[in-house]
Amino acid sequence: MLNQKGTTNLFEIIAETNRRNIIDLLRTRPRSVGELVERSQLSQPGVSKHLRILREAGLVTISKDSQKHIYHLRAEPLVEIDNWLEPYRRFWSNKLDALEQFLDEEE
Amino acid sequence: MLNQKGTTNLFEIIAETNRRNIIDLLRTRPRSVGELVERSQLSQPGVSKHLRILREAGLVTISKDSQKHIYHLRAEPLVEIDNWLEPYRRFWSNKLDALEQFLDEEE
DNA sequence: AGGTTATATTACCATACGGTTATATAATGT
DNA sequence: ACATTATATAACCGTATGGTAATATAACCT
Repeated sequence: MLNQKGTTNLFEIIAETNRRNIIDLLRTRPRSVGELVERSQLSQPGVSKHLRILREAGLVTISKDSQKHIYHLRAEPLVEIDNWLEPYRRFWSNKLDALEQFLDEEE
Repeated sequence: MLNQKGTTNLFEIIAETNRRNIIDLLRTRPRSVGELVERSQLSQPGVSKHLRILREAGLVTISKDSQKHIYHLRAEPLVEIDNWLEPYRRFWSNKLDALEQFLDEEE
């Protein structure tokens, strides 16, 4: 999770299946920890552990409804993944016309 | 690397920094193992180990130039990452007009 | 206050991962 | 055939990861 410099790597964070599941669940709507536990294969501490990692990565935020902690998706950091992917899209995209391909290859 | 079903998870494969480096290096052009070793912080066996993983994931192919093994990028599998990312783009993209946003939210 | 509900943290464990050194394999050249 | 070059595999190791059970913390309710 942490590299030598002590910085988190977003790629590793989304590499974990259960974490992607949580992210996907929160895309529908904000949910309490309990809801996430119900919809996962994990124990409550297991879910809480992943939520902590997601929180520290800035991928979720918390609001509170009495005892319940409601987790909200904050997808913005994922733009980092999107940016990395950018130069690879032309390898599979068939939507690019010849001119666009040409311009891409000029860089 | 392998989940319960014995299938590889592409997200985990690209989570590793050295592997992303290799992929990025191969985007420029096909390269021999030796070239990749020069341009990485890894030993030759270290590079070969990652190349095996990339090969088994279908992200690289090999051609041979006498003793040299030339690795070529095959980016197509990355479309899986791109697809996962798809529904999250609207969270940071400011290119979407109001109608498009509305349609997205209808689903 | 005492009990219940909801979540977070701690302590622990088994396993997987990434790295290295040493060795095997294979093609080239003399 | 033998040495050299290039790469792959094997064996091994320390550490990080993800999971759980047990416990702590906190808010609610009567």
